[in-house]
Amino acid sequence: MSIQKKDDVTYELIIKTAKRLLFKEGRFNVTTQEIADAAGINRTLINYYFRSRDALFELVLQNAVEEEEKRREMIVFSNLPIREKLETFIDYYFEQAKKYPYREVYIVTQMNSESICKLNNKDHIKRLTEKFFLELEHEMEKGNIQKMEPIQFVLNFISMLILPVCMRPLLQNSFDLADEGYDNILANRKEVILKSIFKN
Amino acid sequence: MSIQKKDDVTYELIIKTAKRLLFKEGRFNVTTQEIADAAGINRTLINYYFRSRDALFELVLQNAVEEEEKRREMIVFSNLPIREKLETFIDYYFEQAKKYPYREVYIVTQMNSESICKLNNKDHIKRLTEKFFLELEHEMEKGNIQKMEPIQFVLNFISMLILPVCMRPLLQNSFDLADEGYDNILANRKEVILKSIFKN
DNA sequence: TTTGCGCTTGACAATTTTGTCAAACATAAA
DNA sequence: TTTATGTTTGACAAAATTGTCAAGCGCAAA
Repeated sequence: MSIQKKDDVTYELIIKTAKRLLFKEGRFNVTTQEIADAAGINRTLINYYFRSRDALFELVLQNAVEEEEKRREMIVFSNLPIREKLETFIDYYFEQAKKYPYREVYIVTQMNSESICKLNNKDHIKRLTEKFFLELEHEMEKGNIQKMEPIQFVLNFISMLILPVCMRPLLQNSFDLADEGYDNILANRKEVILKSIFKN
Repeated sequence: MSIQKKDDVTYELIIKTAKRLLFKEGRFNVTTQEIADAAGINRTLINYYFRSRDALFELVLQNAVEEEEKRREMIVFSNLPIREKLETFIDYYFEQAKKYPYREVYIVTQMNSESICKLNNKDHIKRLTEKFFLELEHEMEKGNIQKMEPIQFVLNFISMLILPVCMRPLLQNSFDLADEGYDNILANRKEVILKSIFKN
């Protein structure tokens, strides 16, 4: 968008509000009117700044995907040893998850949209994963991690990290836990995950 | 609904189609027209059999929640040893996930709806989880499972089982995998999970 | 102050989605 | 063949959501 020149506070406010309703409150079929009300602005401004509802949502989605990629790269390119890499990744995830717990879920629900598949630079991904997988295999050789296909290890790790957050309503309800109780459980996840993954 | 008397094939077809679009294809904001088209019926029939869109969706949602509860109870009430219990649960999950991979995700996105919170018989849940948690602690004492809070063990287990399925689009895209490749990975999940959870 | 430019607003139109209803249809019983 | 009951349909109405537009507003520069 090249419309805004001096005052883009409204522009940012709309995006921020849309993200909040989508990624934090999980209201995936929120209307433009609801976004406008939550932002305390006139609904027409959404069309003024973003042309259409779809354009706004597309922007927010792309932004979310880029954040995911950024996180993914971070874990590989840092020169920390494996354990510290994973710890950093966990901290980073929980930090973002506190703000936007449903970001990944929303991305999944929008994955059919073709516009989302263009991003992944395949060569880049290949290099990323291969580098990280080698590090994992090396760590398995050393006996610090149980031997398995690296991709399976990553799936285990990502799963244990993300699912208790993104399915919190279902899980909290299933075990009949109060907010505080579930918060405490989440606060212990980092340690639990690390202990589950590393043998020593 | 007490409307249908002789012919409830249409009634069931509508539910089946709605479930397919919601839980299998993940189109969470599908319209009644789209459901009708997919089912090859007139849209008005949805109102005829279910009164309103909301009523249909509510029915499908309740049904999904009940299936979840059924699965949860199954794992506790069977008199199998822990390992076999978990194995049975894994098999059962994958069997249903092949049909409806997004069922849990949809439930999560609808958790704000008050109607969903009425179901959980709290005493029942308490008894279920306490019984199962005791079994887990016993298994930890025997050294077959790493010691941790039982709830954390369950979270680990559920996470490793569900997330690779319900976030398949995101993960498959992230690692740039073809359908067949990801299918193979999923096929190995059972063994991977069991090896990750049990020490021997 | 006046002018210009971007921002904001309310009213309106267009579109999409949902709900209603009377009539047509199918089929089995009388 | 009628009759009755339940099913299906298309047309219409209602509601909700989105998009457009001209006019008004705020504020800085001339």
